[in-house]
Amino acid sequence: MKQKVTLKQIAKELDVSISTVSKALKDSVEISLDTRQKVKAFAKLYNYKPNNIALSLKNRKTKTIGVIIPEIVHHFFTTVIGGVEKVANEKGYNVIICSSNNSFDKEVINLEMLASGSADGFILSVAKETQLKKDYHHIEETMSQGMPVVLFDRIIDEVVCDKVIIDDSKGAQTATNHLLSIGCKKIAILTTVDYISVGKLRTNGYLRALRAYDVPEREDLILKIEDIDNCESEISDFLKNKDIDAVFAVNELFAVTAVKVLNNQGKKVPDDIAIIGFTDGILSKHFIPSLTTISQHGEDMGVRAAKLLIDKLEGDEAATEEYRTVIIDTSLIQRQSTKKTK
Amino acid sequence: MKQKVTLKQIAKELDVSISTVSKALKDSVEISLDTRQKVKAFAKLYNYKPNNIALSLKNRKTKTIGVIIPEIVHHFFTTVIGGVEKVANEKGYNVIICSSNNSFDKEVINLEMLASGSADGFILSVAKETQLKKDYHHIEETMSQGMPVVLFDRIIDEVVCDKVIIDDSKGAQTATNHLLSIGCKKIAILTTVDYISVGKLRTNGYLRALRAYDVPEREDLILKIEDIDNCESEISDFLKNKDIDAVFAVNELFAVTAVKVLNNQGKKVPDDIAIIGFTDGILSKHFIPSLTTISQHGEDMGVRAAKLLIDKLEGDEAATEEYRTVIIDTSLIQRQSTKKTK
DNA sequence: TTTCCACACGCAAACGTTTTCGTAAGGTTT
DNA sequence: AAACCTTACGAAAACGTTTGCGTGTGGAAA
Repeated sequence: MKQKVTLKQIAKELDVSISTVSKALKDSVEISLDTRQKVKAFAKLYNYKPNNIALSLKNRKTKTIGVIIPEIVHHFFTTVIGGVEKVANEKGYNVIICSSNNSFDKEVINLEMLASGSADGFILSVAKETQLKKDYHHIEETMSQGMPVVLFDRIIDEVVCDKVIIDDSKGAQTATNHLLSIGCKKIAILTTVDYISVGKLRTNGYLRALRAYDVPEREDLILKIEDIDNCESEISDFLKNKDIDAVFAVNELFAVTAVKVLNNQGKKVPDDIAIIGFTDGILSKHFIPSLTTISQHGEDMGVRAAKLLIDKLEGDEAATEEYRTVIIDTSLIQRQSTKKTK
Repeated sequence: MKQKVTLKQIAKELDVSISTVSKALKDSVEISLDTRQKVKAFAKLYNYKPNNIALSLKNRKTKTIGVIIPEIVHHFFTTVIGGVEKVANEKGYNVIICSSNNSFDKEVINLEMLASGSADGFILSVAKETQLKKDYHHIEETMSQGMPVVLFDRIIDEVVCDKVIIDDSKGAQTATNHLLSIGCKKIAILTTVDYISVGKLRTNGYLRALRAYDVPEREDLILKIEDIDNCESEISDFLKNKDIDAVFAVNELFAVTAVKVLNNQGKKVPDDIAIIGFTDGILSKHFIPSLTTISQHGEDMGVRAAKLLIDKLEGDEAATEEYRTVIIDTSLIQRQSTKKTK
């Protein structure tokens, strides 16, 4: 089991100095053609690869982007990562992904760990717990040490940095408008508790749309779900015998669960009740009926976030000082769950 | 924007040597209590964190595990990662995730990049292209340089290393047996082309099960799909007017597509035709009807793979020499798509 | 023959740590 | 007063690179 070969070893074998080897491999004119070829042949033979760690230490940059997301088993976040990777690879950056598992502590640990040498900058969507706790010291500390941070999706208003978001409120409004436009009047919403920033924004969009259409908002048509994993019974109770003609669900899970529950209660989607979701994931696409939804364009978000970050990292001083917020357009994807039937 | 503080800076400020600072922070008895406290206070104040890069260089280990998977937007792989992270974090390892996007070249690049200093060992599931190309030099090279590799799920028989797999063939047999046991006789299979190792194994399991039940195998009931993204028309043509009472799909997508196609053709699942899938992902769980399937226990796979790798990394010489293959049990998850109706 | 200039290469510092070893100062023994 | 031992700290090497600068050798010009 041969070890990784270093410049020093090559130098010793060839009886030249380390610097000669280094320069030869870089085709420096300082070194004779003869030596250059000899060194390069030897390096190829032994499969020499410069040690990134040493390079990072020397250059004081890692050419690595750290991505921290709340959940790794989550379609939307992985699409964002896809976008980040695309841009990063183009620009010669590596991507490290860590999951906070929605835990504040793990978010802090991961960030500090990556910040202490492993990455040059960060793209991050904050954990649920962090949003609840409103403790952002780790993020601000990271930034104050000169490492740029780009927040996406679940962002924090109080932290001043680059951000990539969708207009959740507008997206929700679009969704609700769509329901209204096909003739629905009694629209229920399945949403999250308010401390989840995107949930709250989507609720607001729903309310705005209603107001714009002069539809009275009714508290009894709003369900704020805390325990996402056990939402079925909650949704079932909520929907039972309710006089409604449409449901807006702020995520895929709520949407498919609603369909399931309604089926069990003898209602047909979309004939009896229209359903619209949020996030264009696998479920929405393949479900029967396929679900009309609001696409967040996750990959685009990743692309934009990565670009913002790399701009900062390689930035001339001009770009370094200002912070930008990119708003990605959402779009309505019409599918079967909101067929116009009235 | 203050920069990251180093030992050298602390030393200068406090007018002591670098080694004194280092020792003081480690509570070495060599240093007077007085100095120790002074140094620690100062370090806390300036939020000193040792630079991981420097540590990695010095210790010649990174305490990082590299994970390379074919697709990041894929439920099964992300569950495996979940398992890896669990173990890794317990043992003080960081996890770096890279996606090969099923491209051989990107797999090579990622592996070489991580191998040149960023990770101590690897957990990897090979890209489709790699399986097709049968070029494993990058993996063997990595291992020959002393970095352990654990292969999982999409493994390579020819490469000698630790492996974590499920018994795909047995799982498929279980699935097929289940269909047979509820009275199905004419069972079609939707599978992949043979160069995908797991696809081939599952096809074999299906055939074995048929033979064990003395059911004649029929070529016209086997569909090997190459282009996964456009499988719907292919499946539709294949299933049209076919006299069958069950379908075994080797992945979730094929399974839900089959249900969809059958619905369109006026057949009901499970009443007219039973369907069983493979992989217990979001789709299977939430689909209507919910899909009976074979669970691969992805998280377990990740856990086992991580343990194998860490054993090798921290191993006494004994463990270092032998290679183990862990086979994770699959289990049948019965849901609505194979309700016993006959 | 002396002076000069390419040429081809080596030295050493630097990145931030840890750790082994050396050593000055001061106190305690004889 | 000489010898010795603690105590408390510093110097330096090492990990693997890159790079500016110094330098020895040889040949060409004067």
